[in-house]
Order: sequence, then C-alpha cells, then structure tokens
Amino acid sequence: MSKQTRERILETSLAMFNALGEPNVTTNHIADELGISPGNLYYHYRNKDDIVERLFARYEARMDQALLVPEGRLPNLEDVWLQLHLVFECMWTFRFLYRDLVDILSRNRKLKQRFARILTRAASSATGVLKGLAEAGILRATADEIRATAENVLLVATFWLNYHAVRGARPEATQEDLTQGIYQVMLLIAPFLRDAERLHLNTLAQAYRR
Amino acid sequence: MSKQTRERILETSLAMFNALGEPNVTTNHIADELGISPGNLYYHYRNKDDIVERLFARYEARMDQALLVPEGRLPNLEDVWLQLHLVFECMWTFRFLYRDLVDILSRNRKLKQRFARILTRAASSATGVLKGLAEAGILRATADEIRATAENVLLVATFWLNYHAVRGARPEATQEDLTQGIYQVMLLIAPFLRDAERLHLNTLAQAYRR
DNA sequence: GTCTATATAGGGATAGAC
DNA sequence: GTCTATCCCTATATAGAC
Repeated sequence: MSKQTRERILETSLAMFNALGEPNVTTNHIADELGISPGNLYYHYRNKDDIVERLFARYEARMDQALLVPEGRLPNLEDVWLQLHLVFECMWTFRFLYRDLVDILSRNRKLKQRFARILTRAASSATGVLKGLAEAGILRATADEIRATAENVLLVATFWLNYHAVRGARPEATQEDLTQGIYQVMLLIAPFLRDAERLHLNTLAQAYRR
Repeated sequence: MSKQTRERILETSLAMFNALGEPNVTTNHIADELGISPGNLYYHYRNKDDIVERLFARYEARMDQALLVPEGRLPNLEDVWLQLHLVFECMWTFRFLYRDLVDILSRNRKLKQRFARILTRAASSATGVLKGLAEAGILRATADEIRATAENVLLVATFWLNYHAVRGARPEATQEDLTQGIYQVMLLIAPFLRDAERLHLNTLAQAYRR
C-alpha cells in the first residue's frame, strides 16, 4: 500500500491546490480528503513544501517535453498550434502553480531558479519558432520585432489563466477558455503573418471573442 | 494623534505589503513595525481585510483617474505614453495587489467585482484610444485587431510586474523596469502603426532590451 | 504503514485597565 | 487612543502505540 498512498497524496494535493489555491490548502485538509491521518501524510512527505516540489518536478518534465521544437525542418503554423496546445494543457494541469506564482516561487529559491530556467527555454523556443516561420516566408518581422513578440508570447501564455480568472465571472475554466488563451497568443503574431494566413487566423479567432 | 495613527497604519501596511507580499504580512508585524500594540491597530481597523480594502479604495480612485481619456479631440501617441506612465505608476504604488491578485480577489467578493469593473473601464479606454489613433490615421487595424490588441494590452500591463519578478533575478524593480514594461505594451501596438511611427518606436525600444 | 495524541508556534481578534 | 493580557483557533510537525 505504501506506494499507492504516496501517489494518492500527490494526486489529491494537485486536485485540491488547483481547486482552492495552494495557500488555502493545508496538510490537514489533504489528509482529511484522503481519509488518512495527518501523521500518515507526514510519514510519506517531510512537509507541504516537499509535496509542492514533487508536483513541480512533474510539471517541469512535462513542460520540457512540450517545449521541444521539431528538428531538421522549418516550422509551420500547424506546429505552432500543436505546441501551444501542449503548453497550455500542461499549464492547466498544474494551474495552482500559476495562480500564486510569485508567492510560491518567493518562498523557495530552488523552484524560482528552476522556473526561471523553464522561462528561458520557452523564450528560446518561441524565438526559434518565430525565426523559422520568418525563414519559411510565412512571417515577416525584424529581429527586434521577433524578440519583443516572443517576450509578449511568454507573458500572455504565463498569465492567461490568471487574467481569465480575474476578468471573467465564472470560477472554473473549461477547454474552451484554454482555446481562447491560445488564440490570444496567436493574435500576437498575427500582424506579422502573410496576408492569407493572417486573414485565416482572424476569421478563426472570431469564434472565440469574449 | 488618532487620525495620524490611522493614517500611519495604512502607509506602513502598504509599504510592508509591497515589500514582502500581502500574505506574508500579519497585523502583528504591522504593529511591531509601527511600534504600537496589536490592540491599538485593531482599535483603528476591524481586521486585516479592512486595511486591504482601504488601500484598494485609494488604488481604485487613482486608477480611475489614470484611465480618463482626453475628450473632444483625437488622441496621439504622446497621450498613450502619458496614460501608460500614469497607469504603471499606479500599479507600482499598489504592486502588492498585483503580486497576489487572484488570491486576494478570491477572498473578497467586493474587491473582485470592483477590480473587474476597473478592468472593464481599462478595456474600454484602451479600445477607445486605439480607435482614435486609427481615426487620426496614426494606426491601421480592423475592429477585430483592435479588440484583440486591447485585450493583450490589458493582460501585459496587468501582469508585467509579476512577469518581471519571475523572469528577472533582481528582487526589486526600478523606474527603469517600469519603463521596460511600458515599452512592452507599446510594442503590442507597434505593428499597426504608420511606418514612421513604428520605426521610431522600435528604435526607442532598443534602449530597453533586456 | 498507519493511527492517536500531542507539542509548538503563530495569527487573528477582544476585554478591560489606563 | 493606547497598552497589556489573553483567548481561540489553526497549521505544522513529531512521538510513540498498534
């Protein structure tokens, strides 16, 4: 049973963090929800931060995967869609992290460094893809424009869920809200696309107006 | 002395919230810092949330001012710069609010509604300015592009400080970091500007590359 | 592995003296 | 207005029995 309980604690913690926000979930809440004693929980994990770190490791591994860029050929817009879906689904799965990002990272230096590393990887991925699109003639932008746009892509993606939570009335997001975020990112690069692709994208995006 | 203490509590709370994050500052900390007793603090304010609400009211009033759009004439780029400065300085003054935005608003329905109202006003202000720039011939974009861009302007502005904190290594931001955020917003609308203005803006922005 | 019981610490908040 | 003293409650974490 040991391994199962250990795993169940992680899963339940993730679910509760996502539902209520990490600061609002105590180790007692988690134990209660699982129907185990607080002492038992502390047998499996040293403390709450330990649980957060384990969850972060999973997040990190998944995001590293999502940020991989197809090698050996120039990217196209389909690649961008796919990658954005992978990234947004990863963010959604570990959304508790994004909800209280600054606070969580400020309490744990290691996590802050690791998250900064992910952002750096994401920046280089975004820049690489945009450069590839430019090389393929799908997009037209100067190096400066690409750098600035990549930065805004990171920012919008990172905080889309927070923005949505604060802007919208409904408490929980749906798959459709995620897609809306993806469009919001795509519209950052739309102005630099060839006419055909830009018009196509704008048409698609209309379906997701708030 | 009564009025002075009441006011000093607000000022010290704001400073400590900004420096340490609102969740990490207790009423006892505030009283200690002021050199008064916790009981005295509770004489002036019902609870911590009361303090947060008073600070929010000041934030709200100042942001409402910053969001006013010049009436009776079409806007120009100078107006945009000025307004962004006012908005960013307001956000900076009350940055504790933005640091833990989702958590703070989730604990207080009134604040959530009032913040949503501000965002709505900001959206209509941004849209109005962009439309005005289009009308003045400074900018060229479809109604859909304007709407999407206004949304991204809000998002980037709202979370710029968080993004900067999480991305950069240095803990506290400076006036220069604020200016960087303003450029980041300006670069959202750059692709839609007339050639002369776009080139000028891109040149200016280079000085603020990270 | 799991439980019960408990230690410790801290935060929010109030009563009553001055 | 201000302080001291205190209460209540909750959260983290550990010890020791089963």
